[in-house]
Amino acid sequence: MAEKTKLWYLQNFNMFDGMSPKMMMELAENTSMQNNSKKEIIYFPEDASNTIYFLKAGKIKIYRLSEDGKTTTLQLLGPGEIFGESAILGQDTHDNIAEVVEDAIVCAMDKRDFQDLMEKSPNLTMSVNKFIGWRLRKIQAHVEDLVFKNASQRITSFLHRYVETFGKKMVDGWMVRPFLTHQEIADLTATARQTVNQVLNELAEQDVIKFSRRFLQLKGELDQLES
Amino acid sequence: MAEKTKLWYLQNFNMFDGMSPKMMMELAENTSMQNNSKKEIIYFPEDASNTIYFLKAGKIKIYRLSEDGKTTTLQLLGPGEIFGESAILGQDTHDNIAEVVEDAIVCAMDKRDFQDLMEKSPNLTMSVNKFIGWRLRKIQAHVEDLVFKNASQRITSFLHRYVETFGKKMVDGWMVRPFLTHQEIADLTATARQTVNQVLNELAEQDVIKFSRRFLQLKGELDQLES
DNA sequence: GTAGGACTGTCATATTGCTGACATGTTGGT
DNA sequence: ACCAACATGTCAGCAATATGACAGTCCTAC
Repeated sequence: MAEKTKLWYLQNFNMFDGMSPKMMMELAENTSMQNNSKKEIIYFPEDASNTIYFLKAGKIKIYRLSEDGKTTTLQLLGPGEIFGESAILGQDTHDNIAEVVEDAIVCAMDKRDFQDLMEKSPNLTMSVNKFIGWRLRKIQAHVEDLVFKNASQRITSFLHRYVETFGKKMVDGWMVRPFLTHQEIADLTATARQTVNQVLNELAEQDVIKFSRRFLQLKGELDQLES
Repeated sequence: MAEKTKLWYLQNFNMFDGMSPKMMMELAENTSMQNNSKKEIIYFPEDASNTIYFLKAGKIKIYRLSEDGKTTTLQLLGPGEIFGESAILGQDTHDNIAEVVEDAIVCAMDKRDFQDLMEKSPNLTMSVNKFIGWRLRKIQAHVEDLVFKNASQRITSFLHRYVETFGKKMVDGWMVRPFLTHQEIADLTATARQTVNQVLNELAEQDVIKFSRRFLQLKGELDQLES
């Protein structure tokens, strides 16, 4: 792929705000681009973490399996997000599974190259710190939700975040497409598939949302999904 | 306090391994030392996070309160741990409460000073990254526990970690002192006080542990507390 | 050394939400 | 256009664990 195109892609990442054009070129040179389609696994636990990934398009989920086959999804990532960060946090293997949820374009970079870049640019280092801080905050909030909220509150507040992150504002509410399967939502909220189904249908009955496999529509303001 | 003494204290932190003596002196100069006794609060949510803390002695818990007065403890920290790290992760307020569990000696450092130091020492920056990565891993494991394990497994595996972190190996097992209250364990494991009581007594009946308010004794190997 | 507060022990009861089972609906590949 | 695989909808029953109540015990600050 032409360096110019890569450059253009990379400019979508906040993390690289304020970096010199020269640095950006260097970044682009060291980046390889890949397309991954739905259900592809990008890494497994125990895989060597030599690479850091930038998600340009699509959605990726970061999740774990229990010994008896249950699943819990730690994060659902969209365009502009970074993953595989354990590579630059001093771990040599991954702990989680990274799987493509919606066909994705991913930029991959060797961790050494990225670390070299960080040494040259304190700016970048600070951005990385901020990014990690933000991750840490998000996962702490996740813990808080798990402990303090009940199943339907967790589902509702997940929908809130989902719409906020991935939705488009319309004249009379919000629209997200495509939607997720009930099982995917269950894995994200530590609930059972059947519970998700029930809560979703209740919300539809109360005329707060409308949904199908293809879309989720929120009628009115985001704070209707407050819990 | 004499700079020498501070220096000596600071050398207990892994994070500063490999730093030049000159750098260490600079670190010591910018650090202030404080004693905090049980139940003192070091910071609240919304407090400005201008300071990063190094825990030299004692125990600190990092926790959150829900609106209806429930508590969940995110971390229990002992000597050698860092807290208030949101200061250097680009946040200007804290999200959690930091409270002294056992009388503590804390080194405090202005975040600017620490950031200056980081800019001068790529070594330190890497250590910080590692430390944050480790935090991230610990909290992900916490989420996994919450989702996959039941109450008594969570309590048992907490005891495992507690003994491992804070205990002393004896001829025929492990000893930790002092112990925690049942409520504190409940807050750490997202369970009810009564459940902790029950599990603890069951383990004592099975002769795996022995405990009182003053100590926890594990009879035999750590993996007896596997779940 | 005592009183008040904090912590522990034990029970009975309530409830949330998971499990399994099964029918119905939807989709995409050949 | 069909069929297999996947996803949704619904329900009854059950298990885990929280809650509330209260008695007994220990601790510590006067």
